[in-house]
Amino acid sequence: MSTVENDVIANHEVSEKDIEKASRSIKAMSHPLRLKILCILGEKEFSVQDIVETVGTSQSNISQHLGILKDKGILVARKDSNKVFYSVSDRQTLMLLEMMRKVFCSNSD
Amino acid sequence: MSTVENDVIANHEVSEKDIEKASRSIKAMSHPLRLKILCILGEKEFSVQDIVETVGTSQSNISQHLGILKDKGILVARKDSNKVFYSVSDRQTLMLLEMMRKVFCSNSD
DNA sequence: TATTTATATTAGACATTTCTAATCTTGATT
DNA sequence: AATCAAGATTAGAAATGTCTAATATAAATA
Repeated sequence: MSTVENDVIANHEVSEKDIEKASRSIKAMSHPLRLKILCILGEKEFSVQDIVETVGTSQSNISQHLGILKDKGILVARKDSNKVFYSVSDRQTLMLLEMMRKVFCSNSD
Repeated sequence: MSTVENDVIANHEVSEKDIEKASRSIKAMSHPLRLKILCILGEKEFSVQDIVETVGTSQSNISQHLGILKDKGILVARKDSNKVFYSVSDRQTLMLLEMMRKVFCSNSD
């Protein structure tokens, strides 16, 4: 027994839930500083300090942006005594970032 | 003769200009209604009417969202007498949308 | 030419986002 | 214990985005 609502949609339509989730994640990625952070991280992990120095804004500001990216599941944090290291959460997100680079970067080889 | 500023950056760093452009485009895509529009369009073109009926909000609202997507180069418009048909501007953008679907849609086959 | 149909534009109220400055928390050092 | 260093949190002002309602434009039709 099944309803239309509960079924996995067979064709290429996208559920309202997926739209909402995707738009939250994509919005999180769309801020210039946050995009810059994601570009810097790539496959490596960096401490907040490293990111502050590379991106160039206040520690508070970076911390807030990192919080947004972490909250949306785009980044994960690993604490090591005093420091916190951030990295891209999973391979799929990394692939999406790579694709963005291909589409938007003029000098992408 | 060349300066560091003018050279194409050889490594994987991303220019400030590309960051700004990308973030504008990605932000444009990140609104739920606009993402929905992009999902509906896929590879086909649709009139404003079609989109209004499928998405389900006011004509004025859809028109404004379409304007934003067009302004950022994500959609192109083709006028045919009374009607205006919108479609995704290029193959690269289409590929990016496909990748977003892979990453964010639970039931993407 | 008056009306209808399809789309775009505008103004303004309301909501959200972003940044700065100040403060808090926690673990390491002295 | 006091201080320092690395990050997080908070409050609030300023900027930006979003929606609604009304109006404008332009092509088709009666």
